[in-house]
Amino acid sequence: MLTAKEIRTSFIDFFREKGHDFVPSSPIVPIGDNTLLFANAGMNQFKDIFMGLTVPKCKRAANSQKCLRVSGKHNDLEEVGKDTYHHTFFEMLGNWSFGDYFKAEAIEWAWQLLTEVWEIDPDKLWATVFQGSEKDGTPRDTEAKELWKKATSISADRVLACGKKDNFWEMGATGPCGPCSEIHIDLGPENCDMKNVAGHKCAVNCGCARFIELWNLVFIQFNRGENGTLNPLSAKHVDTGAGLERIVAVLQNKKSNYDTDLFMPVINHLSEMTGHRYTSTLGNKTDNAFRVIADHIRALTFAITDGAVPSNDGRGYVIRRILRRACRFGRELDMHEPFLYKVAPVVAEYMGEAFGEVRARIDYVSTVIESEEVSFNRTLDRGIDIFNAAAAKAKGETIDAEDAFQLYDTYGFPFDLTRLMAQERGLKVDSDKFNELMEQQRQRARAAQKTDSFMTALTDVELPTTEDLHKYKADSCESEILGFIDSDGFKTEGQIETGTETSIVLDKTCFYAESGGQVGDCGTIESASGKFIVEATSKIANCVLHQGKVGQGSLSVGDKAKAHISKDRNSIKKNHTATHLLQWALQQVCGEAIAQQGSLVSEDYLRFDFTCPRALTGEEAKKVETLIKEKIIADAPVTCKTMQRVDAEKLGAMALFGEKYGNDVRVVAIGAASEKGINEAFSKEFCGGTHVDSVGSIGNFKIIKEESISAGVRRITAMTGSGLGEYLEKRSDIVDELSVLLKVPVEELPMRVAAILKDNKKLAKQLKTAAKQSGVDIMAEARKLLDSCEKVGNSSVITSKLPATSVEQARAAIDMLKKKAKSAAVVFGFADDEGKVTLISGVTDDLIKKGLKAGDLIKEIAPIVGGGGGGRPQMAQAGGKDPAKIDEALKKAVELIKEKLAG
RNA sequence: GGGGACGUAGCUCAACUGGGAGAGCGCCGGCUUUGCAAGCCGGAGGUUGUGGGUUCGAGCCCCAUCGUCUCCA
Repeated sequence: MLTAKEIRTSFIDFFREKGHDFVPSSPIVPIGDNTLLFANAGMNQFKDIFMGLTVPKCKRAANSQKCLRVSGKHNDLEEVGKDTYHHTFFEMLGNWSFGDYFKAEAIEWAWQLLTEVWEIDPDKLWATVFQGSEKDGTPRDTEAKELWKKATSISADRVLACGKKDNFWEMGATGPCGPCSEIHIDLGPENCDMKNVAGHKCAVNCGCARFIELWNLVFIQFNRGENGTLNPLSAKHVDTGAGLERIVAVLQNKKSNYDTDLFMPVINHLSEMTGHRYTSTLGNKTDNAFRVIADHIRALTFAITDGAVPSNDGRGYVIRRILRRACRFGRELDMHEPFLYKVAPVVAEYMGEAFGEVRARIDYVSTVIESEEVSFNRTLDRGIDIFNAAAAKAKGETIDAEDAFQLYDTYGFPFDLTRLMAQERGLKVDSDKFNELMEQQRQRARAAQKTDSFMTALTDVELPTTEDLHKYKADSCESEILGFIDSDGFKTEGQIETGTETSIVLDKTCFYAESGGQVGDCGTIESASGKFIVEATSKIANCVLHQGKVGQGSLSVGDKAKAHISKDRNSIKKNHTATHLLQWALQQVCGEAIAQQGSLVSEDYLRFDFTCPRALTGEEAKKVETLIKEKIIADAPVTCKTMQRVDAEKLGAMALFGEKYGNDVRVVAIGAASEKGINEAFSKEFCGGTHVDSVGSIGNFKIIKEESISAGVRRITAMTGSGLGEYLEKRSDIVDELSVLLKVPVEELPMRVAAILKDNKKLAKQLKTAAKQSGVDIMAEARKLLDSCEKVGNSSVITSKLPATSVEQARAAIDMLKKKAKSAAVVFGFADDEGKVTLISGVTDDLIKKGLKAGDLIKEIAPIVGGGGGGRPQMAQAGGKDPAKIDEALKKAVELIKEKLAG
């Protein structure tokens, strides 16, 4: 029996023999493509080619692409576990032709591989071709139909014509598209899982498990325009995809993908860990949990390896959801403590041979998973508390949909858990209302979505390649304007006037387009007739876009122009080289395990994100700085060399995952005086950025900030050169200022400030106690008042204007009087030096019952002193501005009290 | 990108309609006990995330900002 590994290899080898280059799978996290959350098809990394934006480096390619289908059009998350074949993470085997071979070879080779190499019984296979659509004028694919008959041994009655849903592929509403031809396999009647469905008849695309799609061959031959018309593409392409998991299940003769060696190592490990057995049965709760966890842990291991991190939006949120779903199903296997992080290494072990990156980063991946598991357990605990409150409110009937929704929406408590827990208590949950609320939430989010038509306007437009090597050598260069790009697309003729915002395309440029963390350049493009201000520079395929607006005059296509960048390029160079030094130094201090997670290089500062389970200690940070400064003083030379990727890898040059690298890569080496000595360089990185010639010119280096940006990832912000000089100077000025203010030498500042803080605390305390002590007078005064006060029945009515005191003191006096008099109504008024009046009142509980409330009282009399107030029945206070009227207010208070007590 | 919630002592959280910053755990000291676990008494610990505003008065209301949690896309 072939192992999954052998099957993967035999696919790639087969197409290698047919003249294909093996192009390794692109990372599952597409960097630099915001239209796509995760790689979800083999063709993702070739999109620019199919859109005609770039010229391919090879004519034929093949690989096994890591894919994740968890969002957007292809969302299988909720399906996983219920059947034998839905997955979030899977591998897509594919072969591609870029304007080279077309339908004939694609069909012939697919058939050959399936029936001859993998020896699948041809009598089990079926093929489909596109039947055409009258509605939108798409022709039927007679060509493919004929080719099936001609190039393969398939019998004619097994070639079916199918509709648009299954057999026509489109990237979007507009853009490249074309008919597909699919190959399905009949696994035999015993595999039908819809026998109980009335009227079900097993057939291709019928939806039952007896017929499954093995391979989809897409023939990209049209471009759909804005008005829906189809135009033949100048270069036709082939894009095929075959799910590895299904192929393996078929070739290993398993009924379920989960029974293959792509999942069983994980399932066996889980079984050992939890003590539960996997019986490969559908509709079984325990088995379902096994499948969900086995699927999800593969997805998590690969996604996190490729740079995704659990978070609360975008990609990170998808990862979080997968992880939490796995945790949640872990509870079905009685796993209540974090456990997934222990399963990830199993995945890394058996998948590591084909995908070395998962093995290399597994420690980091485990750390990230564990901390997320811990935080989810916290979320669940909190959710259970809130659920209990909602359940109590339900009073034995139905839990409010609003409560259930809030539990889910705000506190992340899974709805199915709410339902389950409600059931256990004999409660119902209003699911319909819940779904309604959910839909409203979706609508809100969709309505807020913005569309970006920039890319669709460029479909099937071959943008020119900009020669941009000048960026490494010069600040300016002579060039020619080739065209402009705006929302209408690429224009190769015309003129732009003052104030127009657009992107200029030049034949050659010295501008650096944003890439590899380094910001794009700013500057000017000047022709004889006008001046264009470049505000940002980016790159699509190999074309550099100078974005900005016309500052004065006008510019025309064909004009000779001088491109000139603003002079802060030097600072960018220093910061970029320093970033490389930082990575090197971090590895010296913290070990090889630290890996780059992202970076930003601008003229003002540099930022470097890297994997590290804990914060750097002060000493480690100092050590890193020292190492870098030593290299700066030694003035190590920097050499950049373009070489074959394989050679660079042999050198041990570090590559940042997620960057697109072609066959030729540029290596930046620090510590090598010339290309010959590149081996001796202490830092070697794949990098297309701009760098200083020797590190001495960096001048100085300092870490400004060290922080955590997510679990297991730290961020260092640092400065160099003159920017750092200014930064330090500013700080130094502040220190000088403090020194003058506090009248101590700079060296003594920390001690002095510490002493002041200590003093301040002491004084605050003294003030408090002093107030208490001076308050003795107030207390004595109050006691005297008790003896001489008016009585209404057994109740004392005490009102008085007090000498200046604090609210706290007056309150203490009132408390004392209330206790002593047993039944009393007290109102005090006093003013401070600034003429601010305070009225404060207290009433004992027995009088409150009679309707006399301190709050009401104070509200009535506060306006007399020009203020307002209120409070509780027991105690209330008010402020005012007119000290002269305190007596009047108190007199009024007495009247009110008597009135109430009499009535 | 859009929505919801939260931010108070070292930790977990209270504080009603805007009116007295508190509890439990932990920490320190003392007592009790053969010892431990514990118990009793006392104590320290706060710029209520930050900055504005409204108000006589803001932990609470309003605005901004930072951070955390969470849902949707």
